[in-house]
Formats: sequence, C-alpha cells, structure tokens
Amino acid sequence: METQDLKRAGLKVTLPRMKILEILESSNKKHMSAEDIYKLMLDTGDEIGLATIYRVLTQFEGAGLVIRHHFEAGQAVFELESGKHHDHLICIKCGKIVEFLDEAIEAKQKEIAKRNGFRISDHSLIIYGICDNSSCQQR
Amino acid sequence: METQDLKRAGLKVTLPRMKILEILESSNKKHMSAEDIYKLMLDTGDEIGLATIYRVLTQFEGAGLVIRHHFEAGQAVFELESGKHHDHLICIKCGKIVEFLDEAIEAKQKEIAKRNGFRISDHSLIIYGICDNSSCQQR
DNA sequence: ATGTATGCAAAACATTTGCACCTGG
DNA sequence: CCAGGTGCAAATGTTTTGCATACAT
Repeated sequence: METQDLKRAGLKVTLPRMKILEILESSNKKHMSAEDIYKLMLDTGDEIGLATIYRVLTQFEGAGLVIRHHFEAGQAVFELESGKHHDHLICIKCGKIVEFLDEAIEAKQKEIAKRNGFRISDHSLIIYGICDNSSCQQR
Repeated sequence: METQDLKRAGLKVTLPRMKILEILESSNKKHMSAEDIYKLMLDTGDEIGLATIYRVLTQFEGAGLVIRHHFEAGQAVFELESGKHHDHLICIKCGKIVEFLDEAIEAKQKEIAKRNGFRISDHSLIIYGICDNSSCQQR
C-alpha cells in the first residue's frame, strides 16, 4: 500500500499518481521512460498529460520512491526504488536490462573516491553489450 | 599532426575541424561540451556555427578521434580519445573531473557480462561526489 | 570542377513552466 | 473551501537537419 508513501512525502493521493505507481509496479519492464508510461495510460483509456507524468516522476524521485537513470542518450528512464542499490547491464540491440551488484566493485569505488579526496554521493555503472537472445545474434 | 587522422577518416582537412581538434588538445579542460568549444572559438574571433561543431564532433566520434560522454543530464561532453580507457570521478559542486582506471573493476565487469551471456561493447562508470577543494567544503 | 563542408535558420526532441480549471481532504 | 494537482499550450535547452553558399582537392 503506497498511499502511505505518498502521504509521507507530503503528496496528495491522486488518481494520476496512483496510476503511475501501479504501472511502475506491475509492468514487466522495470525501467520505463515518461513516454512509455504515457502511452500505456492512453492505451488503457486513462486521461493524462505528459507534463503531469514528468512532474509526478520528478516528485517521486525527490521523495525517494523512484530512481531516474540517464542510460545512453535520449530519454531518461525511471524505476521503482527497491532499497537495494544495483548497477545495470544493457543490451544495445534488444534493450534487455540485467541488474547486478558486485561488492568488490562497490568497495573499489569507495577506495578510489577516498584516495582522490572525494566524498561519494552517488555512482553509476552501466555495461553495454549484446546479449545472447537469439534475436541479438545476427552479428 | 592530426591532419593524417582526418584524412584517414575520410574527412577533408578544413579550418573548423583543425580548430576544434586544437581546442580539444590545448584546453585545460579535457572534457568540453559543444557549446564550450563554440564560445571559445567566438572569443578568439573564429567564425563558426554551433551546428558545425556538433556535426564535426559527431564525425570525430565515428572516426574514433573523440569520445562522447553523457555525464548527468544536460549537454554531452567530448574528450580526445587517448587510447587508454578510463572511468570518471566527478565533483558535483565544482565540476572537477578525475580520470581513473582500476584493473580489478575492469576484470569484474568482464566476468559479470560473461556470466549473464553478454558480449561487452562498452561500459561507463561514473562516481559522483564532492571533492576536497576548499570551495567545495561548505557542506 | 565537383563533391564536401559550412553557416544559418528552422525542425526535432526531451523536459519544464505558466496558467486557468479541477479535486482531494 | 482551498491548497495543491492537473491538462494544455507555450517555453526551454540541446542537438539535428535542410538548403544555399563556400571551400578543399
């Protein structure tokens, strides 16, 4: 029940906000752009403006409910904050995304930041490649 | 003498292209946006269009002369291809960028890709933080 | 010469903002 | 009721493109 999450963030529980949360939860894609969500809502007959989706997602990000990623170029994508930090492996052909977490890499990053006098606030590791789906193997 | 690099890439050796290469080589900032370069050229009295800079940088990227990064949001930045892959540590307050390379992290990434059936084409690791410059220490 | 490059203006995107209207508590 | 939320259209910022002119070879 995330109505609590919304209230805790000082946000009213409105239809658009609930719908957007629902979509992020139930979609088979865990990483969605504002436009992905927009189209999905139009398809299901929900009336909404793209601007609202951007506004809501930005508020959710501020409230720590979602994370915004800037994969490659183009649009940002959003995923529900699961509480577990992870990095991403992305197939540049089919768009498949695999999440992973490697403690050794995490530790090394901390060490590198420390050595250079940085206090880490965040980090982003993305590995791009071609996955082993049959449809991705045409060279 | 990079006129060779240009010719090898099938690009004519023109004034704008030479100037852009020169700026990327001689600037104290190794990572520059198209607009950074644009302003620098206008300042030094060179006549150029922003569109040309984008076109040239995109061609350079295709020719492997520069690398385009999409740090955070906003504009892309470009750096000369040095031949040595490296990752970045970026200060979110002053914009300072430190390059680093960690073999253990590189190896781990290969292992993770392999384990998930991905053939790596590229990867990007960016650590964001606050550096120890005096001007960055006001909390 | 002649195929490429360039500059400019306009287009194309992704995202944000202003504002009048609507809605949740 | 009324602060806050929404839809729409217009604004913004970045990058790309069309086209007529200029340049490199």
